[in-house]
Amino acid sequence: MRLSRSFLPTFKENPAEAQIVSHRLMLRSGLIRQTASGIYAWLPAGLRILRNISQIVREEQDSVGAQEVLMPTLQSADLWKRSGRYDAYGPEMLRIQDRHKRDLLYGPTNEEMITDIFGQIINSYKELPQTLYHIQWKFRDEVRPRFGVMRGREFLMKDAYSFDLNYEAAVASYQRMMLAYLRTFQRLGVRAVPMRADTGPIGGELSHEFLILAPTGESGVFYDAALEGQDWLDTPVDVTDPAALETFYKRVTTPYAATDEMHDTTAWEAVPEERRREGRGVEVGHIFHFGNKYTKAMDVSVVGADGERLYPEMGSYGIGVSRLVGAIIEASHDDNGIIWPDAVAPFKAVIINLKAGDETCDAVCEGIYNKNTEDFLYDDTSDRAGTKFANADLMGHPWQIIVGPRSAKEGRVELKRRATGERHDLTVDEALSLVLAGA
RNA sequence: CGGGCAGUAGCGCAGUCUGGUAGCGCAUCAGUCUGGGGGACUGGGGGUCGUGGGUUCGAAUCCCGCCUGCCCGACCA
Repeated sequence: MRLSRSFLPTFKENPAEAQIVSHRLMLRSGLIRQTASGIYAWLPAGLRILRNISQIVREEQDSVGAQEVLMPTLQSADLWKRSGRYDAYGPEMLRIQDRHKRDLLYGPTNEEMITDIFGQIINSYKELPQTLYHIQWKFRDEVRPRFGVMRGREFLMKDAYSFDLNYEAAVASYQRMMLAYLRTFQRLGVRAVPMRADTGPIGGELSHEFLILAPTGESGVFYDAALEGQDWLDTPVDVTDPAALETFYKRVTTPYAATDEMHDTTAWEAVPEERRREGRGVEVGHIFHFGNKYTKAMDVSVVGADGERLYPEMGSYGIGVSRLVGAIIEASHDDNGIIWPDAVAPFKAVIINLKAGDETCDAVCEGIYNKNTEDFLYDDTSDRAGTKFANADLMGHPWQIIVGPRSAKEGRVELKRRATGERHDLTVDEALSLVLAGA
């Protein structure tokens, strides 16, 4: 993308409406525009980030056997009356009527709908297990939206739903999803720690929240440093083998980790002092086993081996995709702007032409740009160097390929890594191979 | 939903108390000089002052209603 032709409005000053750093940076770097309280339009660069995150989420869901569907945003109230949640949900649910005065709602979640669809299609125990997911916009009419996309009313979420024949199989589904989540967050370039969460009225132990560590997080977190630095992408787990899953699960859940809500002082003090980590975190994922609550309420069953009716055991698994954009920024920025992890950055690199109009600079820049017009942002504007640097830092591109008139004559460029500030004087080819290699 | 604050140019703000031709900085447009960390100078364009009503010779300014947004709290992925 050529910056001179882009729809990428950046600002030097902070909009007054934004208080927290991620909200400010998202507005200033031209990712979003607010259109109503808690509702945002995503501009081109913001949309790229959303897509990058979605794609990683998708790949990791697929890799543990979940299948993608796409359910609608609008749902019939009848569905929710069947589960009893239409009355129970309260004013956070946005209720709508169509022209025939039929009650509809903008979905805040999809347990009812997926259970209904599942029930229409699956009849036999032989067809289990099934895990389905979709990435779709949701709406919760929060009393007080704030913090930009971190606490919006409309938000993009991945939600998955597992259906199993019995509790043991449901546990395996839950554990598979935990692995997928650890891999997803690792690929996104952030540390998200799973923490035991409150299971509410259903009880049981199978509920975990995933929190990204960031000083501005809404929850206090306590965890054992043993959870740091584990490479889940490099940890092979046979997701079809319950024993292997159980071993993996023990490894993740044995070290202490809890939010302030679930904090257990006694257990905490059993953690060796040098391994105790305290901080704040933003919840970006939640996995939950809830048994046959919905299959029973909605009378969705399958036929078992002996011809009896069985109510499948369900779990649901959410990742706040749009919230992650804000959360990643909270965890990864400095005074100059955003520092995008490579995997989510809207552009792999920005090419900074320090003297647009200079024959050599233009030629070198064009040469680089043409190698990858899709993933490079080319700053071909006639702004001054300082403006371009400030803008590049603000937008947080992982790499800056700086092309100045002196070095361009020798076919050399300067390559700056946003995260570290390191700069290297390299040939065009050397710079390109570093940038295109990824990190 | 309780408490507080604010709507004036794309963004940040002054002007409102004490009514009298709507301003500043950034951005933008034209030009000159500049040219490696948001540069300088000259000239220009851009505003139903959130909205409806009222008071007044005259309202951004005073009065009343409404809408929208922000902050703190309770709530929440």
